[in-house]
Amino acid sequence: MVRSNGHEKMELKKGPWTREEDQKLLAYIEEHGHGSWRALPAKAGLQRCGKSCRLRWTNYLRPDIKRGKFSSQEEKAIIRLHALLGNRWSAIATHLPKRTDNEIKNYWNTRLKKRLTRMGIDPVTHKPKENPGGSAQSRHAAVVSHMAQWETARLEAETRLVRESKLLSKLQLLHKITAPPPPPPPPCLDVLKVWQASAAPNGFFVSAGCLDSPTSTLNFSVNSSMTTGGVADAGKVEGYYCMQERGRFDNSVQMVPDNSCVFVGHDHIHNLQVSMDPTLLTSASDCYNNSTTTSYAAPDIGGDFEDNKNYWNDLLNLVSSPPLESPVF
DNA sequence: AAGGACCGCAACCGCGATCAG
DNA sequence: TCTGATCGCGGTTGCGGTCCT
Repeated sequence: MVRSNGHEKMELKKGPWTREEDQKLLAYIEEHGHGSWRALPAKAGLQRCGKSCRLRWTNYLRPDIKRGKFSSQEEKAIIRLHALLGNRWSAIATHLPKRTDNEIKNYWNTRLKKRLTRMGIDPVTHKPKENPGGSAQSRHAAVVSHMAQWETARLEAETRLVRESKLLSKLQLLHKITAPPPPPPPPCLDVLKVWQASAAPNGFFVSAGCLDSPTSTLNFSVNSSMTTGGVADAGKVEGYYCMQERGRFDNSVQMVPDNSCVFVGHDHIHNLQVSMDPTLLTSASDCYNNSTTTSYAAPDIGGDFEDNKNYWNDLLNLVSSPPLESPVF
């Protein structure tokens, strides 16, 4: 393994990229792909380190990047996703097509964070600063936390699947196996869509507009059929139905308490393991047992949920309003 | 008009995770 | 299994432009 010596480092250019450098990088990647970033600069005739080239490509030169002003839809999405995911910019970026994590991070740090602060909302916790705690807030925090758990699990699962599929491809190449067609991608629970569903006036799922995630593929077709019926079918993803129906957990679900105290069910349709944070369930009186399964009634968070909805509507209205039209600015 | 403060954005840095020999 | 290389992510910095005094 060869390390760069000090002399090589001194010759590497830093700072803003010139048009000529951009053209060299673009031309090389269009013809050869980026391959190894470390090897790319020499091959492309650039006096840059591979890391700098990668950054320039991913944050600026990539053809599928949308530049310019963020729409109010995008702003709302960023705020909601930040409430769910925190500073996980790459995860947030997967829900905003054609926007880079760096761009979203800059936009948050330079604008949205300041706006929330001026509105008296803590940009870290997304709660009003004047009135911390309280039942509505704590329940809201529990729901947000739970949804963040889902999103984390989903992202991890996606990463795992990508890794496994890569591994499988390699094995197939090695052994020259003719593989059966890959199974369809597992349904993913798009937390943004669920969140938007939770804010719908009737408590049911609504369209998320143009904010389809490139990586989250669940499944409006599935969800839209649920909404028309209004009552979720037994054996599906009760945790999400719970949120879709304003906390009305109509169906019993088999839940197996495991060591982490998260109850687990199974989505038979999508072959998904479903976990449920027990803190979102109501008291033991809402639960009943039979000989083989443990079933839980729906936690009724209706009133608090209204508070949450109003909070978010107010917040988002303020955020999307032009500064001059809003008394808070 | 000048210069200091502020803002927005591109780019860099450091670290952890993963890969590969 | 170990270790260095590579990659990706989040935090931070630096610079150019704009605003304010």
